Order: sequence, then C-alpha cells, then structure tokens
Amino acid sequence: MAEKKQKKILIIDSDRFNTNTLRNELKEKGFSVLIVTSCQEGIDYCIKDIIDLVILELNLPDRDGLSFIESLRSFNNIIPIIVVSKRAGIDDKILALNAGANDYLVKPYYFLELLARINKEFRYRKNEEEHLLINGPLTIDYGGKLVFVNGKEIHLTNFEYKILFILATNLGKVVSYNELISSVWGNNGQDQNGLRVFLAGIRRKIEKDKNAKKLIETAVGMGYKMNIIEEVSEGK
Amino acid sequence: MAEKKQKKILIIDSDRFNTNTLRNELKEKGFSVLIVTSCQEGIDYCIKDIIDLVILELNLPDRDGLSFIESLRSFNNIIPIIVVSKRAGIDDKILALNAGANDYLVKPYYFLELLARINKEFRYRKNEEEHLLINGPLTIDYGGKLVFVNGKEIHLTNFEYKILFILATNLGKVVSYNELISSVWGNNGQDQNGLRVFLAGIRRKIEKDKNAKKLIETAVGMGYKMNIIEEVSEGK
DNA sequence: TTTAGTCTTAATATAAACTTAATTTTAATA
DNA sequence: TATTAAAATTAAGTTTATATTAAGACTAAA
Repeated sequence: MAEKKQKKILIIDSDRFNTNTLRNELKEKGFSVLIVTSCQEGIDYCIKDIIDLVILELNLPDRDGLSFIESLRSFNNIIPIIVVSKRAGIDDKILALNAGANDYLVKPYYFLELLARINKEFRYRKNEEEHLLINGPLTIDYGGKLVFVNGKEIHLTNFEYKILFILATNLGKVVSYNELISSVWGNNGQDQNGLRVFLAGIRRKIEKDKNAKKLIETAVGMGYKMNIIEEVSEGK
Repeated sequence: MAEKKQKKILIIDSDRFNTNTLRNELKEKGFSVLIVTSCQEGIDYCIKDIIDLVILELNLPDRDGLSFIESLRSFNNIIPIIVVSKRAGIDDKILALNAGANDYLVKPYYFLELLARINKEFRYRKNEEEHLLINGPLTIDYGGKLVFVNGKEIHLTNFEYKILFILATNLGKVVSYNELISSVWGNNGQDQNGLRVFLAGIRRKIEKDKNAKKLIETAVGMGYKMNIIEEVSEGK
C-alpha cells in the first residue's frame, strides 16, 4: 500500500554549518529537507516544488528574509513559515509575524522546540487526503459516506452502505456470507436471506448498465465479490 | 445591515491583576474578552459560547493548564490556544505544543508580541474560513458569524450556529451524529434527541422554500449532510 | 423580580428502513 | 435436458429512526 508522503521542508539559510546539522536532525524525524541559501532560490522552489513548510533565517545575502515572507505571501498564504533568527528584539518579531510568518524562534533554540512548533503547524491543516475508491462507474467517498454512480450521487441506506463498504475494501476478493453478516449485524447476525435482500437493493442502485461487467458478483456457495473494473479506453 | 461580530477571546488565568490589564488592552484592539479562572469554566465556555481564541495560563487552581489543552483538543481542533506562562523551560513548551497549543509565550512578554501572535492565528485561518459560503439560498459569513437566507439575515443561537458551521464546513459530506454531538457539546455530549430538536430549529429558519431541494438532508442511521445546491440558471 | 431568549425534556406524528416470506430466476449436477 | 439447490427479486407488514411540537426549566440581562 501507498506510504504516507513525507513532508518537505525548505530551509532558507546561508550558514552551511547550521543547516547541515538541522537537515540531519529533521531527516531523522522523517522529513524531506531542501536547503537554499538565498531568498530568490527560496521563492523559486516554493513555485516549482511542493513545499510543506519553510524555515527561514532572517539574515540572507541577497535580500533580508523579511522580503521573502512578503514575496511568498503575495501569492501564497498556505505554506507555513517559521522564522529562526538570533535577532531577539520585539520589533523584529512583530515585523516578521505581521508580514505573514507563522512563528518566530530566537537562536539559540532547542531542536525539540523547533520540532514541536513544526508539528503544530502541520497538525490542524486539513491535509486529510480525500479517501476515494474509484472502480469503473462506481465512486465511494469513505470520509463523507457518499456513493456515486457515473458521477451521480446515489442514496444508500446505512446497512447498504456498510455492506458495500466491506465489499469495496476487499476489492477483487470474495467475502464470505458469514463474514459479511457478522461484520454488519455482529456475531449473532441475521440469516442469509436478509443479506440477499440487501444485495438486491444495492445492485438495483449501482448497476444501472445491464450490459456492463457486473460490479458485484456472486460466488455461489461462498460469498460476494466486488469486481475490479478495467477502464475501457474508447471503442466498444 | 448587521454588524460583524467581534472576535471573542477567552482568557483562562486566576491572576486578577494580569487579566484585567490584558482585558483592557485587548478590548482596545477591538476584541471581545471573557475571563475565567479555572479549566472547567474554560471548557464550559468553549462549549456554550462561540470562542474564537483562548489565552491560557498554565498555573491554574483546579487542574494544570495542560489538561485544559487536552480536554479541549479531545473534541475541538479549531479554537487556537496561546499559552502564556512564566515557565520558560523547554519541557513545558514541548508538552504544551504537543498537547495541542498553537503558541507558547514566556512571561514577561510584550503585549505587542502577543497581539501579533493573536492576529497571526486569525490570519491564516482566514484562508480556510473567512470567505463566504454561498450555497443556494444560504450564505454564511464565517468571519462575522452571520447567516443569510435569500440575502436576508437570520438569527441563529450559538448551538444552532455551531451545528450549521460544522455541516457547512463539511459541505456535501455526511457528518455523523456522534461527531456533531461531540464537537458541539464536548465528549460527554447530549443525546441524539437534543440534536434533533436543534436541527428542526435550524431547518425552520433556513429552509423557507418547501419545494426547493433540501439544504440539510438526513442520512438515516448515519448523520446529517448539507447538500450542495446547484444554481439553476433560469427556466426549467 | 420580571422578561426575553434559549435550552432540555418528553410526547406524538411521520417517514424511512428492515424483515419476512412467497415467488421467480439462475446455477450446478446428473 | 431434467432436477435440485442456491440465489435473486418483490412486496407487504413490522419495526425503528427521525421530525415536530410544546411545555417547563434555566439563564442572563434589564
């Protein structure tokens, strides 16, 4: 199965010694790290790459780091920026925060504090990828408990959805009658007849095209299986 | 037209002297301020009122402030929490941030830095929330906490607004009963009957046109869903 | 204390979903 | 192909879930 994507952190700092240490520490924590030494490169990478967070040193060779914040925020309000600087003055902090920085950490700092502040930035951003199953004409949005056929939403009842959910999460595999029954109704579950009635209902709703390959197939004597539908590219 | 509601800041701190000063400073900046002196009161107000941000002192009479963070975060990930404490140790910071605080400021601090950090919290929430939601006859101004139906403002109670907010920010998706209940009333939340009564109230207020597509749909056995209303461009 | 607004509770009405069982269709086997 | 078993379909009756309403309790403000 697909692994969670690493978060990519861009460090903008011209001090090689600092950044190498920091890079190693961040990599150890599972982040992907990119280092640049100037504002301009920083902006470039934010445009051409997908950056999840920026760690910014204020003292930079080309322009002051503050102008990086302004440049980035002029077209992107999403990427969190954590400023890291030895400037401890209140004015510097306020300027940076008001310009659009998300946090400001005075050097020297503990790596663990930086880490906690990085994690905090990621925590409440809605990065929950939509969990969609797309199988031929059928689309299931697990998060929203929605089912679509040919792009059109259809209504399933609670039990219908649960049954479809189990079949969909066992795509291509036969799920036994008993397994279906017990995972929907619990261990003292219904009879098989009831299950059949629900399946008739589900099929009526999701199998509109009588000629197409069946979405749900019966394995006689065993159970049901959701077929994997190959996308047919044109032609009949 | 209706005025935007002020941002409401909840201060949790038992030191009366501190909080009075802070309240005045915040009021001067246009915030509405509420002060409580214990964790439990803090949680209560986050439930029954609409709180936009919490300023939390860690040393509290009933429980440690840390447990406030944990309690709130167990059912609410939205409200930003800024911890303000004289504890400057790295461990305190990390504990608070990891528990779900959004920022940590060591006392003594400059009010202007706190202000910059408060504004920062509101600023990047704008991206996700502070736009208008326009869905058929319904308009929600998240920033001002205003609701309009067919351009006319309607009044919702706090709980009604919170429920509508959750449905609206999950537009088109089914939100389960339990999710709704716990994010409105906290973890030891109400029964479903209460939720139903509130929904009847909301529907009475926002669904004026009985023939139009329903704004809020019931997914029996699952939860409620705000439908996406397609704009019909004239005629049939 | 009064009042207006809000919340909670509980009773009743309504609507949706589920179960059952009879019937039809399909699949497997001889 | 005939026979039998398994599964699918249908529809009516039953049950459960939800909607609505209203009365009383509570709260905050005047």
